[in-house]
Amino acid sequence: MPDAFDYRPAFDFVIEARDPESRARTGRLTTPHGTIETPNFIFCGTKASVKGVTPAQLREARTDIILSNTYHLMIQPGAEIVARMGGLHRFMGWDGPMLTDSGGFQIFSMGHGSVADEIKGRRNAGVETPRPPTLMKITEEGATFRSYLNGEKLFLSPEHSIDIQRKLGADLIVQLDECTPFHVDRDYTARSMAMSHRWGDRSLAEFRRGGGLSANGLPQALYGIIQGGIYPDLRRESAEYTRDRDFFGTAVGGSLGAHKEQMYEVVSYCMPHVAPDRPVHLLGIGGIGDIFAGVRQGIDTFDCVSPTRVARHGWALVKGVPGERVNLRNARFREDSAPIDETCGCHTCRTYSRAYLHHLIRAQELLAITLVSIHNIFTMNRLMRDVRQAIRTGELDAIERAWVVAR
RNA sequence: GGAGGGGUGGCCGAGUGGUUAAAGGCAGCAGACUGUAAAUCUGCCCGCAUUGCGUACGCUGGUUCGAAUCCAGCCCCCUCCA
Repeated sequence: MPDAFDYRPAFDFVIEARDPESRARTGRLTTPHGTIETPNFIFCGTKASVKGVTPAQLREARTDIILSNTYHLMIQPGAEIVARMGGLHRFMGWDGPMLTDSGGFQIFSMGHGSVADEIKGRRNAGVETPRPPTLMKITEEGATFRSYLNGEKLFLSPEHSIDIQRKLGADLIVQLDECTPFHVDRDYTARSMAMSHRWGDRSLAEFRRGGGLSANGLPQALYGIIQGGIYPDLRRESAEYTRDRDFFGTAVGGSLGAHKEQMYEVVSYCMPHVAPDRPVHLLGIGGIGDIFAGVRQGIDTFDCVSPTRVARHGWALVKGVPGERVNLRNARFREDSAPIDETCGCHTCRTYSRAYLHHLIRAQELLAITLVSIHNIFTMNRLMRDVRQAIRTGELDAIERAWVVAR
């Protein structure tokens, strides 16, 4: 065992308040590009862009931190180009904290179909956009797959993922893992988890080899990932694995189960065993109700494509509404002069009516995507502020009731 | 006035004797989406009702076991020539 890696002073995580009723906590996560308060939400800018909105609009919507993706950027435009253009922050014009995902999820989604299929237990429900799997094989060494862009054969190993993430230069980076679907058997899940752990060790070794620095010399911090499927003992073993290594943070990964209740359970298998003083990220989860459930379990950061994706599909996140959101495409908004949410305060709600947004969506105007995305982003950020405040004042229950109502 | 082409479900548009309540697209009505191969995808879309029934391919008749499809007359529309 090498000496413990010291992420400070560039990185730090300080817990500030705890909810006496749950594992919920507030904290401050410091990176070279700024400090964010936690719990917080990380918006997905997969291909170096949060679809439809500029960094200035992100900031105006009170965004603290965003994420980009190793897999997509290695294919286009390529990590070397991003590095030569000064790293992701400069390249895309975002100067705040940033995370890159490792590409592990894509290994999974390319091999097994969409996450939606997984979460809903649909597996190969033929009707669902049947895409030929582009994952060719997973070995101890890494994953071989075909580029979604031009079909060329590509290879991603833990070392390669770290190397790419050093070139991209995000503050927070993530080890490569294999994200196992929930329906595979226990034996496969256990062997996969063990391999992900070895991949974690290799990621750490590669990270250390690079001195914990990005290609342009800024410190980075590495997250390990908890796998183990739906099995309590495996989740515990995996959580303890991450706890016992020099990761800066812990990410809860994997396909988290067949339904929300199972997802919450799976998270609960992990949380008692994670390093208690490190930030914990829940990968890919971001429903409003899910945020409350996760926070109560001790999750510090979340990321999810949902707020921006559903915005592009015409849905606005709304506080205290059944189902958490409304479909602005619905005919009932045709002549509705009210804003999406009178209590919101975002640029979209201060300026535009539901009727106008409804029209933009129907007319397929690009502005619809931008304006609804701005609203959903602002709403998530507002939610996270409310959650942090509620933890500090012990009012999590009341705040949850204000945000989440029965369908 | 002459020659030719055409009238199909809200719109566009396939279909030229039965498997056609009638392809497909658009519009419309809803839904799904959770480490983004997603400005994507799915369902419904004549009426009524539990397999079903009733109406329906310009109109009116006719041929046929059976017609959106064949025949006759009529009414519209388009193109070209006068």
